[in-house]
Amino acid sequence: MPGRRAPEEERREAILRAAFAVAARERLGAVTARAVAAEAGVSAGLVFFYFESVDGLLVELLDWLLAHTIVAADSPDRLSHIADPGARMMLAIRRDVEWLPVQRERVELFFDYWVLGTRHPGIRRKIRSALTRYRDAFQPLARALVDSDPERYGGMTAEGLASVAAGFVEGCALQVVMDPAQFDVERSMATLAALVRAPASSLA
Amino acid sequence: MPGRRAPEEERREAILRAAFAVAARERLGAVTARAVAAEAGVSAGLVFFYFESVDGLLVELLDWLLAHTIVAADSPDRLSHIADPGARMMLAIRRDVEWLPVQRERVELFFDYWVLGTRHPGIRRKIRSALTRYRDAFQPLARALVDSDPERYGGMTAEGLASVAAGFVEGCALQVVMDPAQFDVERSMATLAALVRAPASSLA
DNA sequence: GGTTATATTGATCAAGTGATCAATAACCAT
DNA sequence: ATGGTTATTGATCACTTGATCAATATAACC
Repeated sequence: MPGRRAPEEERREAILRAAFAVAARERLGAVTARAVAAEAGVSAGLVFFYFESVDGLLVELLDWLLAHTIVAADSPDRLSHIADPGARMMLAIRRDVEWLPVQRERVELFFDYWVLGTRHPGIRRKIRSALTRYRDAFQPLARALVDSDPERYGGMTAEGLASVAAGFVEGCALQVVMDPAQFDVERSMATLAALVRAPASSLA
Repeated sequence: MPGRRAPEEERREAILRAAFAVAARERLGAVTARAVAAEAGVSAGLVFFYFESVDGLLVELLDWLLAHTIVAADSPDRLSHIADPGARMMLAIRRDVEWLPVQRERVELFFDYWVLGTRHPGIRRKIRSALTRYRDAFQPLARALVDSDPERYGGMTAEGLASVAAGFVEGCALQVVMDPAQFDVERSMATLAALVRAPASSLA
């Protein structure tokens, strides 16, 4: 019994939301045209009417995911009230790490997309640039820290520090995905703090 | 034209090698019964004769991968000529990090398995224990370091330090996989060295 | 050389996939 | 109303996948 019901672009959004619902519940592999259609309460054909292909749907879902999830050391204003550059950096990292367990589903999806990127150059490109953006978001903080006492942080570049900071958060993301029950924000942060507390001479 | 040619277990290994070849070239998603069979130059049915299912093949491939790849602070004898515990630790880390770009294909595969493990309990278990083993491999070095000057490393446990070391290497692994072109061993190591050189107060 | 055991094949099945498309119902303008 | 436009359907095709299995070629044994 065909017929139109919501002629506007509500349908696009509805289908996209359905795709996310399916993905969040059963992961990317379960996002098939039929599954999304069923979730949205429409026929399978309609998915191809609004999105040229399933690939197209997945790409748009990734865009949505990147826009609404990986916030990355956002709103630096929220950190400006902290004077010490080192503490600022730590807090920025902590904030992102705290998000991970909350957004576990989305983090999982993100890794799914990375795997999917193997066969889909467009997706690979999007993910890489998202990660690059994430890493670069730490650079101002890193530079402030390095500049605050060049003698002390000799040999460390802002790029390198930002890279390690991003790597730390990403490592936590992996743990969250793999073993959510055992992941502990406080322990991870304490471990990070312990790393930077080790004296120089002994590890040079 | 059926018939036996290599009645021993050569065939098992040949098929496993073929599976690895396919996986290394086109990643885990491309490891289908037919693709592996074609790579090995046998029929598809034979894959199921030696391995009950594709899942079984994948699990054995993971075993092979773990046994032949993640060497993890191996051969401590190679480090014994270095007296200072801190330098030993750093060299162990450096050695593993240097391996990452070289073995990029395998590291990628490992992360593919990681993602797959999210849905596959058996694989998840194997990966977890492999990572635990990896972390524990750093413990002797960490303990030696802590014991060398208890006053200095007050509050830091060998477990915590080993965890930090493993986490750092894993973070580098992630970068290698996600954005190989931008990863730089020297920069990462320099940053690590500088980090442990930073005084506690500034990053607490 | 005949017999038996087994490794190997290739055809085949069922399930699931992305994608296409004619048919059709709902809406809008006239 | 009436016709035209468009969103929507569901059947359908081609293809890939994991898996099964009877048939069979080869080797080993006596």
